[in-house]
Amino acid sequence: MDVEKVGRMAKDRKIDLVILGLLAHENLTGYDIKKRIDGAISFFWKGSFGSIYPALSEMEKQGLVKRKNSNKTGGREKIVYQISKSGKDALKQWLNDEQATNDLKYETLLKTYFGGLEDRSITLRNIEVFEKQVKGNLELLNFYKENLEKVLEEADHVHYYLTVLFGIETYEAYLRWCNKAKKIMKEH
Amino acid sequence: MDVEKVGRMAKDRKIDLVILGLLAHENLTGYDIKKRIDGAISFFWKGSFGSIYPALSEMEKQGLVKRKNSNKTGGREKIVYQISKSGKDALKQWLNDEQATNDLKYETLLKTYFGGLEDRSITLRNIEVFEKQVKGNLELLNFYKENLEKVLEEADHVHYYLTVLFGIETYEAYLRWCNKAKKIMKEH
DNA sequence: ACGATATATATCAAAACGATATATAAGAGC
DNA sequence: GCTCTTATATATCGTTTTGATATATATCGT
Repeated sequence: MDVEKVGRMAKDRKIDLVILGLLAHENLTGYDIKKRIDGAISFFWKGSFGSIYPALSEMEKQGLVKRKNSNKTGGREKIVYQISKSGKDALKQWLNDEQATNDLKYETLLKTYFGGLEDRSITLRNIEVFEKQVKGNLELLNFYKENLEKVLEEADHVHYYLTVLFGIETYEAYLRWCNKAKKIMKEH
Repeated sequence: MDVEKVGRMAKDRKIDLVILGLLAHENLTGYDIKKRIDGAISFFWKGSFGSIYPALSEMEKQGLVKRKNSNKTGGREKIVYQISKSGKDALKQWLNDEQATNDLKYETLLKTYFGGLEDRSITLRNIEVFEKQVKGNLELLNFYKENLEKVLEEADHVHYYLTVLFGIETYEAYLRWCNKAKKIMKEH
């Protein structure tokens, strides 16, 4: 007999969490959301109109957000969105989920940014999970580094070596941040 | 009169450069390419089969790569690709182009990785361009940081503060790398 | 001989990117 | 007052990428 096929879940849209996180603090238009993302968040997350507006209208259908007001009379229309109860629930569920894609887009950072919605222990735990991942990657990079140092004289290898150094330098910075962040979270 | 509309260039596929860069060193199958990307490159670049195979067949049409051999008799077919003269030219042109998208995917790192094809001065210059970008971002982040320190007691602001600290920590690491990399490139 | 894993190509829906179109409001400069 | 530029704001479109799955063969351990 076959294993039950689940297919793809309808929650692969990462932009949803960004939008919900921002709306959890204040009511915003799609344009506002874009501005917020282009601000402090842009160092670890991106988002374009082409993903924001479709996400908003679909989340509206799903009941995760609702229109606060739609000023259509006089002047350019302006749709202000507000997060709903179920939207806040979805956001909290994501925050509490230990899994995070820390490949290039740092989901942990996003969770930290929106961490104010949950207990500090949640942010703390998310940082610790991230820290473990980073330590694993750092080990691997150091292994690469040692191997490359043996053949550094050969053509091209200096270039590979430099990129590995980049990885080590940044992952070490991540670990330093983990320590700082944990300390700040504990002290407050 | 209107400014001439150019439309979108047919070279938005970043994966092409990754593939060409890898093929510049050795002939590879699509599967091999995926393995290479998942290796040392994965710390700053990603790629999936869904982008690699279509890119390969389109680049073949464009004459940037060609089939070395296509073993179809006996066993699973295996298509080994080889870079062409025009493919190498395209790669070199990209390496020499100062512009680089260093948002989340680090094009400068990719250029450093494949830098062996051109003079060391090219890699050096690309690093310097990157360094300038990083310095600009770091300034901005420090501005954010100072502003946040004034309101750190308010709700949520510790969480925003932590993400800014992350940015600063990593960008400082990038600058450290720039110095190391420049030194290594100059010394050799 | 069997089962698991590695090799290898290919495709698909969903998501994201990046650019452009459209429209209004606000200011700046003349 | 008029025009030009910039900021606000929504929306869409083609292209690219992701992530998952389908398919098939080879290899290796037990």
